[in-house]
Amino acid sequence: MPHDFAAILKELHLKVTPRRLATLAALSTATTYVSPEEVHKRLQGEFARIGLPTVYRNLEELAAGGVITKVLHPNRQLYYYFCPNRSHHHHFVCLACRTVEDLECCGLEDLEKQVGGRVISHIVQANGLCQACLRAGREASA
Amino acid sequence: MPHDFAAILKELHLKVTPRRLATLAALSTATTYVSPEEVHKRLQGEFARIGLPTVYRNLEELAAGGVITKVLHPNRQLYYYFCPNRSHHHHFVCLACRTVEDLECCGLEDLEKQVGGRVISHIVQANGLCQACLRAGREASA
DNA sequence: ATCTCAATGGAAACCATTTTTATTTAACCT
DNA sequence: AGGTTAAATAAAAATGGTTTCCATTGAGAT
Repeated sequence: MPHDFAAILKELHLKVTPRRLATLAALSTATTYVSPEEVHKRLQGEFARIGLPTVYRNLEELAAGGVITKVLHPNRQLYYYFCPNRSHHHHFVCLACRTVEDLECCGLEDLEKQVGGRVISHIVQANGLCQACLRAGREASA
Repeated sequence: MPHDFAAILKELHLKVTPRRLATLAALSTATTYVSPEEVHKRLQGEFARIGLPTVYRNLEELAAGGVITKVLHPNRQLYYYFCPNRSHHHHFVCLACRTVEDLECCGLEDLEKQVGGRVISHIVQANGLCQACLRAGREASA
């Protein structure tokens, strides 16, 4: 079934704009995690005018709403990934081909009980080379 | 027992320089995670000339060697922390007072077996407010 | 003491990301 | 449909943490 992006946006109390719909469409059809710059490039094929700050803002809002996931790359750039898996889990990301594999939720939630205070956010991510890239001898790239 | 910083540096095949020793001393006496900028400021009290790139380089090398830990702040800046706990574990960091609590190792290592490829690195970190800051009503700060 | 390569300072570059401000547009209410 | 309002956007510029470059200095081995 296709995703109802308009409904998703409404649920987040975000206005349903063509740019946001196109952003979601671009993310959801990508097979890898993508950079804001790349999203911007792709949207330039659809809109005569599309500003980079808009892309950054929308990606950030969508990530804050939990619709898309941030990928923290070792190169310190931020990437985004639309993960159809709606249950709580984390990711293994390939540093060569940028594909993403789901990792079933680890015990961090239990660990949070160790914490005396309040956990606001947590990051769990594994980086490496997927099997295909490993076999092909590809290298991690920036 | 005091840390033998010179020995640590030698083990990493890094030259034992006054700046590196002072960097380690600064990190190890800090009670919180600190920014490169802050390390630089502190070293300026010890050295007439100390360049910011040197601080960045040394912190990066020490982190690569596993002597200090990177803290990935939600504000996207990088901080460093000298953790005396030498066993594998992760951290809960307070976004208000910058203190760090150890989290006993979660199951990510097991999860890595799910991965078909090779895991090069992983991040596990919880962010929030420690109990003291929670009680004091302090807020997460940039 | 000398030699060699790593370490360093300073200035400049880099560049992803954010801010600013004026303009446009979606949403909501008649 | 038309009017209203606050959100969304574009464009340009600024921001600022981080890195690069290169000449100089210094640590460690012989």
